[in-house]
Amino acid sequence: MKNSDFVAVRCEECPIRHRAVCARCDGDELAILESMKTYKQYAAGETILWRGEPLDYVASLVHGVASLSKTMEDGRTQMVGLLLPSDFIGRPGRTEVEFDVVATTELTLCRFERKPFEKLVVETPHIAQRLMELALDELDAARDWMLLLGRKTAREKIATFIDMLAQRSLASGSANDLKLELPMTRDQIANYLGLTLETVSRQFNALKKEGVISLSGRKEIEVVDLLALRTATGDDSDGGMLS
Amino acid sequence: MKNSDFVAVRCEECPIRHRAVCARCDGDELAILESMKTYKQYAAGETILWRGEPLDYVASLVHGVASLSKTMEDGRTQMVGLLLPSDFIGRPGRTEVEFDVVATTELTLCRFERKPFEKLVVETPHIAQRLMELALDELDAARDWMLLLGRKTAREKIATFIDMLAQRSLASGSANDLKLELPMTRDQIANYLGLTLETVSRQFNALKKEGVISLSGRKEIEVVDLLALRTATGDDSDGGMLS
DNA sequence: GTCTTTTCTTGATTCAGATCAAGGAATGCA
DNA sequence: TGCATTCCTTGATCTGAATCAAGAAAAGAC
Repeated sequence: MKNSDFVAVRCEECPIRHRAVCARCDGDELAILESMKTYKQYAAGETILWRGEPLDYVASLVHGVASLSKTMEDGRTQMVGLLLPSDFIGRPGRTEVEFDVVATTELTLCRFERKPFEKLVVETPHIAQRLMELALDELDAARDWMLLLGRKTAREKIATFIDMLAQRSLASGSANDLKLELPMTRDQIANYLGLTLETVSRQFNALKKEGVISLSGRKEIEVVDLLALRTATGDDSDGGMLS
Repeated sequence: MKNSDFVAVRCEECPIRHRAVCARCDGDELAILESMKTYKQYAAGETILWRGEPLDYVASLVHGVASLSKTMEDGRTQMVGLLLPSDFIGRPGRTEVEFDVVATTELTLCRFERKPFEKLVVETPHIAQRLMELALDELDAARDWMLLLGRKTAREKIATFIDMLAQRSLASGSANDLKLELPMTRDQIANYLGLTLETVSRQFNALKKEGVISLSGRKEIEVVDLLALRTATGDDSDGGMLS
Protein backbone atom coordinates (compact mmCIF):
# COMPACT_ATOMS: atom_id res chain seq x y z
CA MET A 1 0.00 0.00 0.00
CA LYS A 2 1.35 3.35 -0.96
CA ASN A 3 1.01 6.08 1.58
CA SER A 4 -0.84 8.34 -0.78
CA ASP A 5 -3.51 5.67 -1.02
CA PHE A 6 -4.12 5.83 2.68
CA VAL A 7 -7.51 6.94 3.86
CA ALA A 8 -8.84 7.27 7.37
CA VAL A 9 -9.87 3.94 8.83
CA ARG A 10 -11.75 2.86 11.88
CA CYS A 11 -9.40 1.93 14.70
CA GLU A 12 -10.46 -1.72 14.55
CA GLU A 13 -9.08 -1.95 11.05
CA CYS A 14 -5.99 0.14 11.64
CA PRO A 15 -2.77 -1.51 10.50
CA ILE A 16 -1.01 -0.55 13.73
CA ARG A 17 -3.90 -1.39 16.04
CA HIS A 18 -1.97 -4.03 17.94
CA ARG A 19 1.40 -2.40 18.26
CA ALA A 20 0.76 1.32 18.70
CA VAL A 21 -0.02 3.26 21.85
CA CYS A 22 -3.57 1.91 21.66
CA ALA A 23 -2.45 -1.73 21.61
CA ARG A 24 -3.85 -2.62 25.02
CA CYS A 25 -7.02 -0.58 24.80
CA ASP A 26 -10.42 -2.23 25.01
CA GLY A 27 -13.44 -1.23 22.96
CA ASP A 28 -14.54 1.68 25.14
CA GLU A 29 -11.07 3.15 25.34
CA LEU A 30 -10.66 2.77 21.63
CA ALA A 31 -13.90 4.64 21.04
CA ILE A 32 -12.53 7.61 22.95
CA LEU A 33 -9.33 7.59 20.91
CA GLU A 34 -11.37 7.21 17.73
CA SER A 35 -13.25 10.40 18.56
CA MET A 36 -10.04 12.32 19.28
CA LYS A 37 -7.87 11.29 16.38
CA THR A 38 -7.18 13.09 13.14
CA TYR A 39 -4.98 11.89 10.33
CA LYS A 40 -2.35 14.03 8.71
CA GLN A 41 -0.12 13.30 5.73
CA TYR A 42 3.41 14.52 5.12
CA ALA A 43 5.47 14.42 1.96
CA ALA A 44 8.95 12.91 1.91
CA GLY A 45 11.46 15.46 3.15
CA GLU A 46 8.93 17.54 5.05
CA THR A 47 9.84 18.49 8.60
CA ILE A 48 7.19 17.40 11.06
CA LEU A 49 8.66 19.10 14.10
CA TRP A 50 11.61 21.37 14.64
CA ARG A 51 13.79 20.98 17.66
CA GLY A 52 12.47 23.09 20.53
CA GLU A 53 9.14 23.71 18.87
CA PRO A 54 6.17 23.47 21.25
CA LEU A 55 4.31 20.23 20.91
CA ASP A 56 0.61 20.76 20.24
CA TYR A 57 -0.01 17.23 19.08
CA VAL A 58 1.25 13.80 19.89
CA ALA A 59 0.90 11.10 17.26
CA SER A 60 1.35 7.51 16.18
CA LEU A 61 3.11 6.83 12.93
CA VAL A 62 0.62 4.86 10.81
CA HIS A 63 2.90 4.25 7.93
CA GLY A 64 5.97 5.54 6.25
CA VAL A 65 9.28 6.30 7.95
CA ALA A 66 10.38 9.32 9.96
CA SER A 67 13.72 10.20 11.46
CA LEU A 68 14.81 11.99 14.60
CA SER A 69 17.99 13.95 14.21
CA LYS A 70 20.30 16.26 16.05
CA THR A 71 22.42 18.89 14.38
CA MET A 72 25.57 20.64 15.63
CA GLU A 73 26.18 24.32 14.94
CA ASP A 74 28.65 23.59 12.19
CA GLY A 75 26.17 21.39 10.39
CA ARG A 76 27.26 17.93 11.42
CA THR A 77 24.12 15.89 11.96
CA GLN A 78 23.37 12.57 13.56
CA MET A 79 20.15 10.67 13.40
CA VAL A 80 19.19 9.52 16.86
CA GLY A 81 16.21 7.42 15.98
CA LEU A 82 14.16 6.00 13.17
CA LEU A 83 10.40 5.94 13.56
CA LEU A 84 8.57 3.06 11.93
CA PRO A 85 4.84 2.33 11.83
CA SER A 86 3.34 2.13 15.35
CA ASP A 87 6.07 4.30 16.87
CA PHE A 88 4.94 7.27 18.90
CA ILE A 89 5.88 10.94 18.81
CA GLY A 90 5.58 12.95 22.01
CA ARG A 91 6.04 12.01 25.64
CA PRO A 92 3.99 12.59 28.77
CA GLY A 93 5.21 15.72 30.49
CA ARG A 94 7.33 16.87 27.59
CA THR A 95 6.13 20.00 25.87
CA GLU A 96 8.76 20.09 23.16
CA VAL A 97 11.09 17.75 21.33
CA GLU A 98 14.88 17.69 21.61
CA PHE A 99 15.50 16.94 17.95
CA ASP A 100 14.08 17.52 14.52
CA VAL A 101 11.47 15.05 13.33
CA VAL A 102 11.52 14.69 9.55
CA ALA A 103 9.46 12.59 7.17
CA THR A 104 11.92 10.28 5.44
CA THR A 105 9.27 8.88 3.14
CA GLU A 106 5.76 10.02 2.52
CA LEU A 107 3.91 9.20 5.74
CA THR A 108 0.68 9.38 7.71
CA LEU A 109 0.28 10.33 11.35
CA CYS A 110 -2.64 9.53 13.60
CA ARG A 111 -2.66 12.63 15.77
CA PHE A 112 -4.15 13.60 19.13
CA GLU A 113 -4.12 17.03 20.70
CA ARG A 114 -1.51 16.88 23.40
CA LYS A 115 -3.47 18.25 26.34
CA PRO A 116 -6.58 16.09 26.09
CA PHE A 117 -4.35 13.12 25.33
CA GLU A 118 -2.30 13.68 28.46
CA LYS A 119 -5.46 13.84 30.50
CA LEU A 120 -6.51 10.55 28.96
CA VAL A 121 -3.15 8.97 29.77
CA VAL A 122 -3.61 9.71 33.45
CA GLU A 123 -7.05 8.12 33.46
CA THR A 124 -6.19 5.14 31.31
CA PRO A 125 -3.53 2.78 32.65
CA HIS A 126 -3.66 0.75 29.44
CA ILE A 127 -2.32 3.73 27.56
CA ALA A 128 0.20 4.72 30.21
CA GLN A 129 1.59 1.18 30.32
CA ARG A 130 1.89 0.98 26.58
CA LEU A 131 3.66 4.33 26.45
CA MET A 132 6.13 3.03 29.00
CA GLU A 133 6.78 -0.08 26.92
CA LEU A 134 7.31 1.96 23.79
CA ALA A 135 9.75 4.25 25.63
CA LEU A 136 11.70 1.29 26.97
CA ASP A 137 11.87 -0.29 23.52
CA GLU A 138 13.29 2.96 22.18
CA LEU A 139 15.81 3.02 24.99
CA ASP A 140 16.96 -0.49 24.11
CA ALA A 141 17.25 0.48 20.47
CA ALA A 142 19.19 3.62 21.36
CA ARG A 143 21.67 1.56 23.37
CA ASP A 144 22.21 -0.92 20.57
CA TRP A 145 22.84 2.05 18.35
CA MET A 146 25.42 3.43 20.78
CA LEU A 147 27.42 0.22 20.45
CA LEU A 148 27.18 0.52 16.68
CA LEU A 149 28.23 4.16 16.63
CA GLY A 150 31.02 3.79 19.14
CA ARG A 151 32.62 0.54 18.15
CA LYS A 152 31.55 -0.90 14.83
CA THR A 153 33.47 -0.57 11.56
CA ALA A 154 31.86 0.93 8.47
CA ARG A 155 31.28 -2.53 7.06
CA GLU A 156 29.67 -3.76 10.26
CA LYS A 157 27.48 -0.68 10.42
CA ILE A 158 26.15 -1.20 6.91
CA ALA A 159 25.59 -4.90 7.50
CA THR A 160 23.76 -4.16 10.75
CA PHE A 161 21.59 -1.61 9.00
CA ILE A 162 20.59 -3.99 6.22
CA ASP A 163 20.03 -6.78 8.72
CA MET A 164 17.77 -4.51 10.76
CA LEU A 165 15.66 -3.79 7.67
CA ALA A 166 15.56 -7.49 6.84
CA GLN A 167 14.47 -8.39 10.39
CA ARG A 168 11.68 -5.90 10.28
CA SER A 169 10.58 -7.07 6.88
CA LEU A 170 10.45 -10.67 8.06
CA ALA A 171 8.69 -9.66 11.26
CA SER A 172 5.99 -7.68 9.52
CA GLY A 173 5.30 -10.92 7.72
CA SER A 174 4.15 -9.12 4.63
CA ALA A 175 7.47 -9.64 2.92
CA ASN A 176 7.85 -13.10 1.55
CA ASP A 177 11.33 -12.68 0.26
CA LEU A 178 14.43 -10.80 1.26
CA LYS A 179 13.89 -8.03 -1.21
CA LEU A 180 13.88 -4.76 0.62
CA GLU A 181 13.28 -1.17 -0.25
CA LEU A 182 15.74 1.25 1.29
CA PRO A 183 13.65 3.94 2.92
CA MET A 184 16.46 6.50 2.75
CA THR A 185 19.11 8.02 0.52
CA ARG A 186 22.80 7.20 0.97
CA ASP A 187 23.21 10.53 2.66
CA GLN A 188 20.50 9.80 5.19
CA ILE A 189 21.90 6.34 5.84
CA ALA A 190 25.27 7.97 6.45
CA ASN A 191 23.69 10.29 9.01
CA TYR A 192 22.07 7.35 10.69
CA LEU A 193 25.25 5.30 10.88
CA GLY A 194 27.74 8.03 11.71
CA LEU A 195 29.48 7.73 8.33
CA THR A 196 29.84 9.77 5.14
CA LEU A 197 27.79 9.06 2.06
CA GLU A 198 30.85 7.97 0.10
CA THR A 199 31.70 5.34 2.68
CA VAL A 200 28.10 4.11 2.65
CA SER A 201 28.24 3.77 -1.12
CA ARG A 202 31.56 1.94 -1.05
CA GLN A 203 30.44 -0.52 1.60
CA PHE A 204 27.18 -1.29 -0.17
CA ASN A 205 29.11 -2.03 -3.33
CA ALA A 206 31.69 -4.09 -1.47
CA LEU A 207 28.93 -6.31 -0.05
CA LYS A 208 27.45 -6.54 -3.51
CA LYS A 209 30.78 -7.54 -5.04
CA GLU A 210 31.09 -10.28 -2.44
CA GLY A 211 27.67 -11.61 -3.32
CA VAL A 212 26.15 -10.90 0.10
CA ILE A 213 23.51 -8.59 -1.32
CA SER A 214 22.40 -7.46 -4.75
CA LEU A 215 21.43 -3.96 -5.73
CA SER A 216 19.09 -2.90 -8.50
CA GLY A 217 17.94 0.63 -8.94
CA ARG A 218 18.69 3.08 -6.17
CA LYS A 219 16.53 1.75 -3.46
CA GLU A 220 16.03 -1.91 -4.22
CA ILE A 221 18.24 -4.26 -2.31
CA GLU A 222 18.08 -8.00 -1.94
CA VAL A 223 19.78 -10.08 0.71
CA VAL A 224 21.38 -12.95 -1.16
CA ASP A 225 23.33 -14.51 1.69
CA LEU A 226 21.70 -13.77 5.02
CA LEU A 227 24.23 -15.85 6.91
CA ALA A 228 27.14 -13.89 5.51
CA LEU A 229 25.26 -10.68 6.26
CA ARG A 230 24.74 -11.67 9.88
CA THR A 231 28.40 -12.55 10.20
CA ALA A 232 29.33 -9.17 8.80
CA THR A 233 27.32 -7.35 11.48
CA GLY A 234 29.87 -8.32 14.11
CA ASP A 235 27.07 -9.35 16.47
CA ASP A 236 26.59 -12.59 18.35
CA SER A 237 28.42 -15.54 16.94
CA ASP A 238 25.07 -17.31 16.46
CA GLY A 239 24.86 -15.12 13.41
CA GLY A 240 23.60 -18.04 11.44
CA MET A 241 20.60 -18.68 13.62
CA LEU A 242 17.78 -17.08 11.73
CA SER A 243 16.23 -15.50 14.77
CA MET B 1 30.85 11.03 52.49
CA LYS B 2 32.70 7.94 51.51
CA ASN B 3 30.58 5.03 50.44
CA SER B 4 32.06 2.76 53.03
CA ASP B 5 30.76 5.15 55.67
CA PHE B 6 27.22 4.72 54.46
CA VAL B 7 24.75 3.21 56.85
CA ALA B 8 21.07 2.56 56.33
CA VAL B 9 18.98 5.66 56.78
CA ARG B 10 15.30 6.37 57.06
CA CYS B 11 13.81 7.38 53.74
CA GLU B 12 13.09 10.90 54.96
CA GLU B 13 16.79 11.49 55.40
CA CYS B 14 17.89 9.69 52.27
CA PRO B 15 20.21 11.73 50.05
CA ILE B 16 18.25 10.76 46.95
CA ARG B 17 14.80 11.17 48.48
CA HIS B 18 13.74 13.85 46.03
CA ARG B 19 15.17 12.57 42.81
CA ALA B 20 14.88 8.79 42.93
CA VAL B 21 11.93 6.59 42.03
CA CYS B 22 10.34 7.58 45.36
CA ALA B 23 10.52 11.30 44.61
CA ARG B 24 6.77 11.84 44.31
CA CYS B 25 5.73 9.50 47.07
CA ASP B 26 3.83 10.78 50.09
CA GLY B 27 4.33 9.60 53.65
CA ASP B 28 2.22 6.48 53.41
CA GLU B 29 3.76 5.36 50.16
CA LEU B 30 7.20 6.01 51.55
CA ALA B 31 6.41 3.86 54.56
CA ILE B 32 5.66 0.93 52.28
CA LEU B 33 8.92 1.39 50.41
CA GLU B 34 10.75 1.75 53.71
CA SER B 35 9.47 -1.65 54.78
CA MET B 36 10.52 -3.26 51.50
CA LYS B 37 13.96 -1.86 51.01
CA THR B 38 17.33 -3.39 51.79
CA TYR B 39 20.71 -1.79 51.24
CA LYS B 40 23.55 -3.55 49.52
CA GLN B 41 27.14 -2.43 49.00
CA TYR B 42 29.41 -3.24 46.11
CA ALA B 43 33.15 -2.73 45.76
CA ALA B 44 34.63 -0.87 42.80
CA GLY B 45 34.92 -3.21 39.85
CA GLU B 46 32.30 -5.67 41.07
CA THR B 47 29.70 -6.75 38.55
CA ILE B 48 26.20 -6.07 39.81
CA LEU B 49 24.38 -7.79 36.99
CA TRP B 50 25.49 -9.78 33.97
CA ARG B 51 23.78 -9.34 30.68
CA GLY B 52 20.86 -11.70 30.36
CA GLU B 53 20.85 -12.59 34.03
CA PRO B 54 17.37 -12.79 35.56
CA LEU B 55 16.49 -9.75 37.58
CA ASP B 56 15.45 -10.62 41.12
CA TYR B 57 15.81 -7.12 42.43
CA VAL B 58 15.32 -3.62 41.15
CA ALA B 59 17.20 -0.81 42.86
CA SER B 60 18.00 2.85 43.21
CA LEU B 61 21.62 3.90 43.23
CA VAL B 62 22.13 5.72 46.52
CA HIS B 63 25.67 6.74 45.90
CA GLY B 64 28.69 5.89 43.87
CA VAL B 65 28.77 5.36 40.13
CA ALA B 66 27.83 2.35 38.03
CA SER B 67 28.13 1.72 34.32
CA LEU B 68 26.04 -0.13 31.78
CA SER B 69 28.06 -1.74 29.04
CA LYS B 70 27.73 -3.90 25.98
CA THR B 71 30.45 -6.18 24.71
CA MET B 72 30.99 -7.66 21.24
CA GLU B 73 32.26 -11.19 20.79
CA ASP B 74 35.76 -10.04 19.94
CA GLY B 75 35.99 -8.00 23.12
CA ARG B 76 35.19 -4.51 21.89
CA THR B 77 33.07 -2.87 24.54
CA GLN B 78 30.97 0.26 24.66
CA MET B 79 29.43 1.82 27.72
CA VAL B 80 25.83 2.63 27.00
CA GLY B 81 25.00 4.46 30.19
CA LEU B 82 26.38 5.83 33.40
CA LEU B 83 24.33 5.49 36.55
CA LEU B 84 24.61 8.25 39.11
CA PRO B 85 22.91 8.61 42.48
CA SER B 86 19.10 8.44 42.16
CA ASP B 87 19.22 6.48 38.90
CA PHE B 88 17.21 3.29 38.78
CA ILE B 89 18.11 -0.24 37.77
CA GLY B 90 15.36 -2.47 36.41
CA ARG B 91 12.27 -1.72 34.36
CA PRO B 92 8.64 -2.70 34.67
CA GLY B 93 7.98 -5.77 32.59
CA ARG B 94 11.64 -6.53 32.00
CA THR B 95 12.93 -9.64 33.67
CA GLU B 96 16.52 -9.29 32.59
CA VAL B 97 18.99 -6.63 31.54
CA GLU B 98 20.47 -6.20 28.06
CA PHE B 99 23.91 -5.17 29.26
CA ASP B 100 26.35 -5.69 32.10
CA VAL B 101 25.94 -3.44 35.12
CA VAL B 102 29.26 -2.86 36.86
CA ALA B 103 30.19 -0.83 39.94
CA THR B 104 32.62 1.83 38.71
CA THR B 105 33.27 3.08 42.21
CA GLU B 106 32.32 1.64 45.54
CA LEU B 107 28.56 2.05 45.72
CA THR B 108 25.36 1.44 47.62
CA LEU B 109 22.06 0.23 46.23
CA CYS B 110 18.64 0.60 47.80
CA ARG B 111 17.03 -2.61 46.61
CA PHE B 112 13.49 -3.93 46.30
CA GLU B 113 12.46 -7.44 45.33
CA ARG B 114 11.27 -7.18 41.78
CA LYS B 115 7.92 -8.92 42.04
CA PRO B 116 6.49 -7.08 45.04
CA PHE B 117 7.87 -3.86 43.61
CA GLU B 118 6.12 -4.38 40.30
CA LYS B 119 2.88 -5.01 42.14
CA LEU B 120 3.42 -1.74 43.99
CA VAL B 121 4.09 0.13 40.76
CA VAL B 122 0.71 -0.88 39.37
CA GLU B 123 -1.04 0.34 42.52
CA THR B 124 0.95 3.52 42.94
CA PRO B 125 0.74 6.07 40.12
CA HIS B 126 3.32 8.26 41.87
CA ILE B 127 5.89 5.55 41.36
CA ALA B 128 4.80 4.66 37.83
CA GLN B 129 4.99 8.31 36.78
CA ARG B 130 8.40 8.77 38.28
CA LEU B 131 9.68 5.63 36.58
CA MET B 132 8.42 7.02 33.27
CA GLU B 133 10.26 10.29 33.86
CA LEU B 134 13.46 8.50 34.74
CA ALA B 135 13.20 6.37 31.58
CA LEU B 136 12.60 9.43 29.42
CA ASP B 137 15.56 11.22 30.98
CA GLU B 138 17.71 8.23 30.15
CA LEU B 139 16.42 8.24 26.61
CA ASP B 140 17.37 11.91 26.23
CA ALA B 141 20.80 11.20 27.61
CA ALA B 142 21.23 8.22 25.28
CA ARG B 143 20.39 10.39 22.29
CA ASP B 144 22.84 13.08 23.28
CA TRP B 145 25.40 10.35 23.57
CA MET B 146 24.58 9.09 20.09
CA LEU B 147 25.45 12.50 18.67
CA LEU B 148 28.68 12.43 20.62
CA LEU B 149 29.61 8.91 19.50
CA GLY B 150 28.65 9.42 15.89
CA ARG B 151 29.90 12.89 15.14
CA LYS B 152 32.19 14.42 17.75
CA THR B 153 35.97 14.51 17.57
CA ALA B 154 38.13 13.04 20.32
CA ARG B 155 38.73 16.51 21.71
CA GLU B 156 35.04 17.34 21.72
CA LYS B 157 34.23 14.03 23.36
CA ILE B 158 36.66 14.63 26.21
CA ALA B 159 35.48 18.20 26.68
CA THR B 160 31.85 17.07 26.73
CA PHE B 161 32.67 14.41 29.29
CA ILE B 162 34.41 16.84 31.62
CA ASP B 163 31.66 19.40 31.14
CA MET B 164 29.07 16.78 32.03
CA LEU B 165 30.88 16.04 35.28
CA ALA B 166 31.18 19.76 36.01
CA GLN B 167 27.47 20.33 35.36
CA ARG B 168 26.52 17.57 37.70
CA SER B 169 28.90 18.82 40.33
CA LEU B 170 27.42 22.30 40.13
CA ALA B 171 23.87 20.93 40.10
CA SER B 172 24.37 18.80 43.17
CA GLY B 173 25.30 22.06 44.83
CA SER B 174 27.66 20.35 47.19
CA ALA B 175 30.65 21.30 45.14
CA ASN B 176 31.72 24.86 45.66
CA ASP B 177 34.47 24.89 43.15
CA LEU B 178 35.22 23.27 39.83
CA LYS B 179 37.44 20.63 41.26
CA LEU B 180 36.18 17.25 40.21
CA GLU B 181 37.04 13.70 40.90
CA LEU B 182 37.06 11.47 37.86
CA PRO B 183 34.95 8.45 38.75
CA MET B 184 36.67 6.24 36.21
CA THR B 185 40.03 5.14 34.85
CA ARG B 186 41.26 6.30 31.42
CA ASP B 187 40.31 2.94 30.06
CA GLN B 188 36.73 3.22 31.31
CA ILE B 189 36.44 6.77 30.00
CA ALA B 190 37.63 5.47 26.63
CA ASN B 191 34.89 2.83 26.68
CA TYR B 192 32.35 5.46 27.49
CA LEU B 193 33.43 7.83 24.73
CA GLY B 194 34.14 5.33 21.98
CA LEU B 195 37.89 6.02 22.05
CA THR B 196 41.08 4.26 23.10
CA LEU B 197 42.76 4.92 26.40
CA GLU B 198 45.79 6.46 24.67
CA THR B 199 43.63 9.00 22.90
CA VAL B 200 41.88 9.84 26.16
CA SER B 201 45.22 10.42 27.84
CA ARG B 202 46.49 12.58 25.00
CA GLN B 203 43.38 14.75 24.89
CA PHE B 204 43.37 15.26 28.65
CA ASN B 205 46.96 16.41 28.47
CA ALA B 206 46.29 18.62 25.47
CA LEU B 207 43.53 20.44 27.37
CA LYS B 208 45.87 20.72 30.31
CA LYS B 209 48.65 22.17 28.17
CA GLU B 210 46.21 24.77 26.86
CA GLY B 211 45.26 25.78 30.37
CA VAL B 212 41.63 24.68 30.05
CA ILE B 213 41.92 22.20 32.90
CA SER B 214 44.52 21.18 35.39
CA LEU B 215 45.30 17.66 36.48
CA SER B 216 46.78 16.53 39.76
CA GLY B 217 47.04 12.94 40.78
CA ARG B 218 45.20 10.41 38.68
CA LYS B 219 41.67 11.33 39.40
CA GLU B 220 41.73 14.97 40.40
CA ILE B 221 40.80 17.40 37.71
CA GLU B 222 40.04 21.10 37.93
CA VAL B 223 38.24 23.15 35.33
CA VAL B 224 40.33 26.30 34.97
CA ASP B 225 38.55 27.88 32.02
CA LEU B 226 34.94 26.77 31.85
CA LEU B 227 34.21 28.97 28.87
CA ALA B 228 36.99 27.42 26.84
CA LEU B 229 35.82 23.99 27.94
CA ARG B 230 32.27 24.67 26.75
CA THR B 231 33.58 25.93 23.44
CA ALA B 232 35.60 22.76 23.07
CA THR B 233 32.51 20.57 23.45
CA GLY B 234 31.25 21.65 20.03
CA ASP B 235 27.77 22.20 21.46
CA ASP B 236 25.54 25.24 21.16
CA SER B 237 27.33 28.48 20.49
CA ASP B 238 26.01 29.84 23.78
CA GLY B 239 28.80 27.81 25.27
CA GLY B 240 29.67 30.67 27.52
CA MET B 241 26.26 30.94 29.16
CA LEU B 242 26.76 29.17 32.42
CA SER B 243 23.30 27.64 32.21
C1' DG C 1 11.83 13.77 -25.12
C1' DT C 2 15.30 16.97 -23.50
C1' DC C 3 17.13 19.55 -19.78
C1' DT C 4 18.05 20.06 -14.93
C1' DT C 5 18.62 18.49 -10.53
C1' DT C 6 19.46 15.21 -7.31
C1' DT C 7 21.67 11.14 -6.03
C1' DC C 8 25.17 7.80 -6.49
C1' DT C 9 29.72 5.90 -7.75
C1' DT C 10 34.57 5.76 -8.03
C1' DG C 11 39.30 7.41 -7.59
C1' DA C 12 43.13 10.06 -5.22
C1' DT C 13 44.69 11.96 -1.18
C1' DT C 14 44.72 13.22 3.63
C1' DC C 15 44.31 12.84 8.47
C1' DA C 16 42.40 11.69 13.08
C1' DG C 17 42.64 8.31 15.91
C1' DA C 18 44.00 3.31 16.37
C1' DT C 19 47.62 0.33 17.13
C1' DC C 20 52.14 -1.02 18.56
C1' DA C 21 55.69 -0.28 21.87
C1' DA C 22 58.20 1.16 25.90
C1' DG C 23 58.66 3.36 30.14
C1' DG C 24 57.16 5.84 34.25
C1' DA C 25 54.24 6.86 38.22
C1' DA C 26 50.79 5.79 41.43
C1' DT C 27 48.70 2.35 44.39
C1' DG C 28 48.28 -1.61 47.06
C1' DC C 29 50.00 -5.52 49.37
C1' DA C 30 53.18 -8.41 52.15
C1' DT D 1 59.93 -0.75 52.65
C1' DG D 2 60.20 -3.10 48.94
C1' DC D 3 57.75 -5.46 45.32
C1' DA D 4 54.07 -6.14 42.21
C1' DT D 5 50.38 -4.60 39.92
C1' DT D 6 47.66 -1.47 37.84
C1' DC D 7 47.23 2.70 35.53
C1' DC D 8 48.99 6.43 32.82
C1' DT D 9 51.95 8.86 29.50
C1' DT D 10 54.43 9.51 25.39
C1' DG D 11 56.42 8.34 20.92
C1' DA D 12 56.34 6.01 16.26
C1' DT D 13 53.73 4.09 12.84
C1' DC D 14 49.70 2.54 10.49
C1' DT D 15 45.10 2.55 8.66
C1' DG D 16 40.11 3.16 8.06
C1' DA D 17 37.28 6.42 6.91
C1' DA D 18 36.99 11.41 5.78
C1' DT D 19 37.74 14.68 2.42
C1' DC D 20 38.42 16.39 -2.12
C1' DA D 21 37.21 15.83 -6.88
C1' DA D 22 35.04 14.23 -11.15
C1' DG D 23 31.66 12.05 -13.53
C1' DA D 24 27.74 8.94 -14.32
C1' DA D 25 23.12 7.56 -13.64
C1' DA D 26 18.65 8.14 -12.11
C1' DA D 27 14.58 11.04 -11.27
C1' DG D 28 11.95 14.88 -12.01
C1' DA D 29 10.59 19.19 -14.58
C1' DC D 30 8.87 21.35 -18.51
